[in-house]
Amino acid sequence: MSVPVRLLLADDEHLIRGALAALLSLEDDLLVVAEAASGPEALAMARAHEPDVAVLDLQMPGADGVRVATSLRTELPGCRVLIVTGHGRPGHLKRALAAGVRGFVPKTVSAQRLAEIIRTVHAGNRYVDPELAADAISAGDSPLTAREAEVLELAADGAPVAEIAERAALSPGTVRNYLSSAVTKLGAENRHAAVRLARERGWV
Amino acid sequence: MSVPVRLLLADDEHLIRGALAALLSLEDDLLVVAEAASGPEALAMARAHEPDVAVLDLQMPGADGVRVATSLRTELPGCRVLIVTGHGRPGHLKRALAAGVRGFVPKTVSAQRLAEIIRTVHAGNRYVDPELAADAISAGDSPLTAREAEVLELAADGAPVAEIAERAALSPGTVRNYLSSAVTKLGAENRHAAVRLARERGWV
DNA sequence: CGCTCGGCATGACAAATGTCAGAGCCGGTC
DNA sequence: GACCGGCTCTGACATTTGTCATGCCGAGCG
Repeated sequence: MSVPVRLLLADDEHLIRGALAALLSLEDDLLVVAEAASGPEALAMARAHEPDVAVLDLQMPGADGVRVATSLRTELPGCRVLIVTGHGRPGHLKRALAAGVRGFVPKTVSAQRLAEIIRTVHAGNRYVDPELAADAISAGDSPLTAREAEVLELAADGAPVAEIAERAALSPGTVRNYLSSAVTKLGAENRHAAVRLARERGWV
Repeated sequence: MSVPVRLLLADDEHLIRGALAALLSLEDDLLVVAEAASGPEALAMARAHEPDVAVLDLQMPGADGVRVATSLRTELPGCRVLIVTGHGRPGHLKRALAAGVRGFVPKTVSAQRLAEIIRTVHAGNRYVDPELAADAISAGDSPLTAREAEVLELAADGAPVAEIAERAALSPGTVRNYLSSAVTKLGAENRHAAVRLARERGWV
């Protein structure tokens, strides 16, 4: 291990990021070369420092971890991405994997464990937290079509049908049909419960 | 500073808790004597170790930081409580202060800053993050009556009126009246938007 | 004591929503 | 070419909501 693994850390919580940087620096084969507090900043830092592994929080202002990962995939193909998250929803894991992310772990792991996982990812292997993987498998795929998901998302903040229709450039009747079918597919009581369910499963 | 400040750290995210413990231990006047990953565990640890300052995450399984603080207030009056939170809602701050919490800070502060704040709190002073305080003041008090808030809370998961009525032991008509008045008071489009608003302001 | 306010309820009406049947268009697949 | 599934729309209907007027009761207050 003569050449250390160069890391980018991105998390909007300064406390966590700083603490993490300090802990990971204790490992002598790991080197934190850049830190960022938002999605765009993470991208800029990655371009500037070209790290070996990017450790990204899933929830960040600007652009979430998965979006950053997508951009990195094309801009810096050599940079492996590891996503760290507080509350992992099954759908997020799926989206992350589709975006070429190499690792996905909850924040409940210890720093020691995280260091090992970073090495695993750097070596070209993948690592997914077993519990999250189990959740993702049991939750299965989203039964929603693209439009249904889109409309459901627009319905998320409690907007009336008319507003959703306008924002989606659809007729109100169509919106109601999509919502109805989404609600049926999810087995929910009404659209709002459906939104909640889809959220929980990471389908929106 | 011959006698160090004895700390209890409680956060369900092992990564953060461990990292924090490591960083705070670097300060030679601070000593982490206990750690916990949940509300009940935090209480048990506090009883066992009687720390000078308890640093609690707001969101924890079992019982949130404010509830733990309430219990500590009576059981260990000498133990100061400092709440740390990811996304601080105005209402939470108010509830926390009412529970006798001495400090309230977002996770965006640096560890250095946190250490200073721990000393401030230990010295018997209070510390509230200026930005959160400003939010709380501008958000003001909840205009909702106890019943309105209760009904709104039951409406949170998208349940129909009939179910809310049953769970609150009220007539459906009354429930609709309360919801209606809550929606009006909050200036929302409908009950679901009202729930969202009330959530954002920490009024539920 | 009378007033006001909050809690609780009913009934009635208008508006929004959920549900269903049908129908045309497109891009795949067998 | 026939068939299927997803996307889009319309129209009609039942149900659920939001809103309002109105009433009763009890607690607190001037």
